[in-house]
Amino acid sequence: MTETRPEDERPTRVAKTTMTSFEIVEALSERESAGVSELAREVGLAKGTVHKHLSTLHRLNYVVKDGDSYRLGLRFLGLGVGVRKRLPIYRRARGHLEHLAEATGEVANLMVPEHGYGAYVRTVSADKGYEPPFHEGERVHLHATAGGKAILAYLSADDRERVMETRGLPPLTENTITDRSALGTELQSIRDRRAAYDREEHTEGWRCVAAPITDPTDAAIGAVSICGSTERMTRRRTDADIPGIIGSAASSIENKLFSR
Amino acid sequence: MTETRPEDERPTRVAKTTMTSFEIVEALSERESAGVSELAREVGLAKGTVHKHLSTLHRLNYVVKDGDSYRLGLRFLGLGVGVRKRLPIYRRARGHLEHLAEATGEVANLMVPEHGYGAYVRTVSADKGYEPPFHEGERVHLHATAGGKAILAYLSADDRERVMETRGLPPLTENTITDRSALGTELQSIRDRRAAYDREEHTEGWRCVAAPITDPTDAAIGAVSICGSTERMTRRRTDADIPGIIGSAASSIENKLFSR
DNA sequence: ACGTTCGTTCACGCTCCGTGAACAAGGTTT
DNA sequence: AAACCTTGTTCACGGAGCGTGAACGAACGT
Repeated sequence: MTETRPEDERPTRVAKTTMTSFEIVEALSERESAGVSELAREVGLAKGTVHKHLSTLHRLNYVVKDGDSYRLGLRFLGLGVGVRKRLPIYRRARGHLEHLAEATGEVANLMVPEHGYGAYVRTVSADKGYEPPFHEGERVHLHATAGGKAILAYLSADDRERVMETRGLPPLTENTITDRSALGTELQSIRDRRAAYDREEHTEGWRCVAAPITDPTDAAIGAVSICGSTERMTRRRTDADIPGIIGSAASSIENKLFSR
Repeated sequence: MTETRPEDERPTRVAKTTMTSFEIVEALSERESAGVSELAREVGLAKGTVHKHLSTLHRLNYVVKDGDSYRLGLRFLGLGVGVRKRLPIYRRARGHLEHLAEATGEVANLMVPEHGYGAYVRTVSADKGYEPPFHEGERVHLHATAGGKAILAYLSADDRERVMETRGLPPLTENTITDRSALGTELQSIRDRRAAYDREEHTEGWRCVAAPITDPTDAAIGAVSICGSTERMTRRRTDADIPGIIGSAASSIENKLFSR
């Protein structure tokens, strides 16, 4: 993968004001809405300062103001959807995800690596009323999901090393693989079958199967996965049926991206 | 509507650095990717300055760096989808939109007013391969779409006045209503039937029908709309069939939001 | 081999960010 | 009612840090 990573903790080659603005944005993103004082306590700045930042974000239309409380606005959705729309891998995978969700009756996802995490680009649920335990745009640790492990398995050795180093292997459930060498053998077996499994390693009661999407050098650029509740994801389906269809979807996406 | 608006052009109660950061973000959002020099020319700042902002955004993981070129990352999608997920009107309308798209075979949308524009919260297409001429999170002028006009018709008189004042009535096609008084009578007829029409006023070859979603005081909080190409949107459907089903969807959403 | 353009870095000067206090408005407690 | 919170907003001031312009090496195109 060609992505360049942020240098580790440089002193001050950054715009500090911008950092605090985004700190406030992120604090806001964790709640429905909030007032100036609450946010000031949260980020540890003077009320006046936070007020100035919020006014700025409001003026720019990134924040909505309801009387005395502030919340994030939908402009972020516009930015994010625009970003996705321009991603070649998304454009090529879109149709396949609809088909995969339909064919399996479960949830189909496209994930890409970004900044050492896995980012869900698109998730399609066969049952439109159901909401999976994650959402589009969310970032997850690569070692704890099927798609993430598929990506990790097909990264270069030092990219992989660096991800494990900087992001760590935190446990999310009691099944999460947190041991470096155990993960190493798991990744090898993923390469052997070109399929990755998540056996309740991210969320209890939740299982996934994934196939990597690679470039012509066999380096990961993403992954497609099918997820469902433990009861419905029987051995027969996860081991025989699903790997086949996601594998062919993955290679079809690769062809569209790289042929000609 | 309770939304408070940005005060008109105050001197300097804002964080200027944050404004330039977002200027850069917005310049980036208009292209697939870009380099430092190109962006510096675009926003009219020194290369060094732009580089510092990009480094900051990269460090915060909002921008991805591929070698020497920068592009927006998927974190914006995460923020945006999170914002939407918390919107009560979205949660209540979600199921209805799926149903409406299915029942009509066209595109169903939810729009809400924000900062004097209409923001598409969710769009569901019956034909999953088809992409409508707008995307989720996008903002449009209220006077030029069915959903927007439905919202405009059910705003308080001075909110409506202020929107027309600050956002104007720019022509988007040759059918766009750009005359204040013509728009006034159009809005009255919308109130008469509780349904709004877009007859290629936003995009040529594209027609919509919308119904307002109002609070108990009959003020607009959003709108549902059905859109399709001119050929398929026959008179019979737009005048008889569609208004009925979107009207009942709208009142069902209102009930879920406000009863008890 | 030259010229151009690129991204990145740095010292400096002046802008402007962050602070803390003060204010009015609205709520709650006494 | 009166005293006491807490809220959002404003402001003058001092010092941090933003923006500039120049300089650097690297990568291309000529």
